[in-house]
Amino acid sequence: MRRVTIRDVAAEAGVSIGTASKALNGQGKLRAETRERVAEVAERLGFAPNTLAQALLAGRSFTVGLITTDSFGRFSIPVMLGVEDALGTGQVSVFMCDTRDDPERERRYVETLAARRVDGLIVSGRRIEPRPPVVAGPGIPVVYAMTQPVGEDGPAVVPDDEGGGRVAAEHLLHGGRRRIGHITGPERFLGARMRAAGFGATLAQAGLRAHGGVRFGEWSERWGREAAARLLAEEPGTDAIFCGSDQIARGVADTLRAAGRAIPGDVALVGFDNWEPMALGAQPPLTSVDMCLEEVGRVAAGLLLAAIAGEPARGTRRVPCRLVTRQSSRPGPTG
Amino acid sequence: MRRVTIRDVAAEAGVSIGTASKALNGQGKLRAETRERVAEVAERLGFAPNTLAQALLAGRSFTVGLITTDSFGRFSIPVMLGVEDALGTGQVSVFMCDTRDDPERERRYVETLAARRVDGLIVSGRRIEPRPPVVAGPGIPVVYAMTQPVGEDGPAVVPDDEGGGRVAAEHLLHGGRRRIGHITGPERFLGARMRAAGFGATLAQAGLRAHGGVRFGEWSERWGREAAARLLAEEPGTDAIFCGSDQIARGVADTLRAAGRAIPGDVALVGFDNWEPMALGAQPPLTSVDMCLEEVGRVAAGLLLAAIAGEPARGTRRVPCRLVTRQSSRPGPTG
DNA sequence: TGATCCAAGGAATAGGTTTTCCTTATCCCC
DNA sequence: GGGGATAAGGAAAACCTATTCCTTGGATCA
Repeated sequence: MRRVTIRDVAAEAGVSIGTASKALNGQGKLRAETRERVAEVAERLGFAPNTLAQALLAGRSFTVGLITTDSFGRFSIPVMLGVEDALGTGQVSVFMCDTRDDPERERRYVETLAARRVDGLIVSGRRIEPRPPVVAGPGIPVVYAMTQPVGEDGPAVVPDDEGGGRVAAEHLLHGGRRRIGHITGPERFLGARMRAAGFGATLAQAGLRAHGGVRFGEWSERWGREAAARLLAEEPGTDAIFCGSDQIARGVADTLRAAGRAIPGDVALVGFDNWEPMALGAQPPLTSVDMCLEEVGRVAAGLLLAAIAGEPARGTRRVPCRLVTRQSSRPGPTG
Repeated sequence: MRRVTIRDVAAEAGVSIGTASKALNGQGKLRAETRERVAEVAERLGFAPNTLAQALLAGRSFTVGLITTDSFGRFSIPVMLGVEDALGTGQVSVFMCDTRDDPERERRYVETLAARRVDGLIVSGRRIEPRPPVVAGPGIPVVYAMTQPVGEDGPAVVPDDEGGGRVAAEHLLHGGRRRIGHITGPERFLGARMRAAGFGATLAQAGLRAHGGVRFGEWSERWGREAAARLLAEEPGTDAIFCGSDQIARGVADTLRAAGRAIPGDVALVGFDNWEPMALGAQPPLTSVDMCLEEVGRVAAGLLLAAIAGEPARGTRRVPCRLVTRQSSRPGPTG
């Protein structure tokens, strides 16, 4: 019933506790024969060192806390996987904490984590908007992923929304489109503004601008349907639409189909998020900008490990977006 | 820089370490004045007891491991939230472990968790199919959520798929539908079979059977579109379709609309999963069966806590499904 | 006045591991 | 043969807290 300790191993092997420890960790001066005997006994007894005791002694726990505000939603999950991926192999375990956007819950979590002597903290969010910084106490580094601290200079890792807007625009221009609209989420979202900015900048280089102007609204399919209907009415010549999310793109696609416009024949479509169930289920499957959120998580975890090792970082890093091409944007009318 | 320990508090308050501990924990015999003084010093110094040391002493760590095989996908996330919800308030922290369906990774995680002296383990999955049991070592209880151990009698918590099929059927019958089809995922999925069974049993009680037979296929929108087309061709009189997932239901809806059938006027639609982005984005929004996965997680966490407290459970518990009514199934032709 | 009792708080132990320092024995060389 | 170097391994401290047992001093009582 009781877990076997190094004391049991030592007794069974006929050595002292310290010697057993050295044998198992390759330290000190021991006869090869002794090392082997101890190792064999440990193996046979199924000994595994108590991490708690090690942590207490070493002054670090080889754990980190992962705090998310959005109930591990669609955006924080991939980030989390990236974090876990990057840390898991290094034998660092991750405490998950969902604050449900409640500052009080967050405070309690941070306290608990500090009491557990986590080596560091990753704070993740659903939006890249700056948020109040987390203070975990002296010596506990914090890295932000998919969000940024307000009033501090990082360290943070976010997707490059502006770049995402650029690649979408480049792709559509390259496909021969010239009258490209943009339907996206609420203007108060920093991400939406940055995507629109990157998109607009690239069009400007080609001497163009968003066809029909940038249309901010909601992140829903309904908004996609509605906005597309208006855009078609006002700018019937539109030959491509860059959408701020795959959900919006689906709504847009529905309206286009209902209006008898072929995708991509008449109008090419590019979404954002590359949310597979949405993008693949659409008719036709959606070209979409992937924010590489797992990579965001991995980079954040890397920064945290560096900080724990004594090399803290500052500033905000932007992870490039990747365009995933599918049928909704195959070369168009002139191509 | 160094975290303040109880030794610092004791010194500052002019008492011994033991006394400080008693003062802070309400133990032993101390003057009220002493307790207050210690408390005040602890507060001032920002003292929080080192959980690692407490755990080492108490023989339990107040942590549990949460193992998932499906990269925290759409099904394990809500389960996870429920678990975290039920445990978080009890000051139990959760280690997250994503095995990515790799038995070797899983083995390593279980070892690591055992070395960290977790008090228990929750194993979650993406399907309710039985899976090889996890052996965490002596004295570490395991509870399965959204999956079951093969060859052992739980303890496991899964959604009541059969009941889900029943409520869907009852709802449609109650709405006056009589020719109700069923389009669902692959037959090899236990969940799909159970939903179909519950659905069929309820229809049988009304002297009916699945209109056009149960159609197993895939979990995709494409399959929904394809199967609906065939069903309409073979059984034009179909007045309702129960779908094995919301994705399938969306595909079905697309085909129905393209065929000029009104939803719910001509054909009522019920989905499964109540996956909001899918269900709400559909035209019209989908009535859907919600598996209450958060509740599954909460129940599993409860069982684990009980097991840790010395009251192990056995068997498989089924958490009832809940029907969420939306426009796709408003009372139909005869109603 | 001496024996009891109680209040208040100190000392020590336990928990499991790692590391530093120390001891013992053997060997080599002068 | 004695001194020093070296090999091999033991003893003990350290990490931090909670608890058990013990001590001290004062008050009470006969």
